[in-house]
Amino acid sequence: MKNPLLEKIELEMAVLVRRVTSITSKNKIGNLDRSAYLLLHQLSVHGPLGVKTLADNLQLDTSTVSRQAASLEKKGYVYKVPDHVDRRAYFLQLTESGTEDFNEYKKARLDRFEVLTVDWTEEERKQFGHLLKKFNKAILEK
Amino acid sequence: MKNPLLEKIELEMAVLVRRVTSITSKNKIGNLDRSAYLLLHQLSVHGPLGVKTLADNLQLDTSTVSRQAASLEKKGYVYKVPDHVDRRAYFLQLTESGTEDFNEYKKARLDRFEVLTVDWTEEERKQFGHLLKKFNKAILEK
DNA sequence: ACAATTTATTGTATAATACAACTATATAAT
DNA sequence: ATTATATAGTTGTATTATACAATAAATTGT
Repeated sequence: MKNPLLEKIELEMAVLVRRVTSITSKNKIGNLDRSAYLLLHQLSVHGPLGVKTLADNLQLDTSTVSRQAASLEKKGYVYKVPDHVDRRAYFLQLTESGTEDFNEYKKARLDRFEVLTVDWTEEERKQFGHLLKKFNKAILEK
Repeated sequence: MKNPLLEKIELEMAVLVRRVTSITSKNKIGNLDRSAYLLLHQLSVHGPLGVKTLADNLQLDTSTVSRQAASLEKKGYVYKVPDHVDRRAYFLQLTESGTEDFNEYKKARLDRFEVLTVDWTEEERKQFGHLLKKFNKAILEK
């Protein structure tokens, strides 16, 4: 083992992704699945965005996001607002029911995280959030 | 925001899973994709295991693991060792070439993690590994 | 004005997954 | 001991998330 700290991160990351994927792919609260949730998350955090920007942020193909968006539109969770500056594009805007169901799903996730970290110190929670963010930033930049 | 620390973990976790999934689904080193890697990881860590145990550990359906195992067997990465105690079952044993390609893939992953955390302190790496492990344990138990 | 680029959609293919039905074996109950 | 129930693994079928390629419409650069 050349670098045990890295080995540990690598192993636990592999496990984490498997487990979290497994949880969230089963968890369909209301009409929302994980990928729909992530898309709505983006809109919720950044406000109305186009397919292209979403695809970049989520690191998905535009075609994938386009379909996800169509699906969410059909469910009445988002609607398209034309971009008057660029008439090819539009923005996806959360509807009220989209916001509602998104919040419900988010609440369920938060409750879950609450349970998972119930015996953690505040300092540990803080560190974990901090390091996750730092790691995510690194992935995007490097 | 009721608990900003939890909100942060929740958000960053969502982002993390999306990004890591995106990286690892593109990364096909040799003949290994992410799920095959995770299966071999199990064998590498715990030694020969049956389909059922693997499915439990990976939180997948046995049918899914059965197909993954068949695919790995076809590639010559694992072979089946009959379980003489329970004649329905067998163990999946890593072959030499399986071990080799697994190590190569792992090396590539480690290099990636190395780059991602190059500007981290050793203490941060240590904490990150520690907290990931703790979180994974919680998922399994709670 | 024309060529090159960009946003979004749609057609098509693939891969990972779950669920259900099945076979063969093992364990429990009577 | 016989019978019923449970378990390990496989295979058929369906779904879902995804990517890539081709296309239409609009924009930008020269």
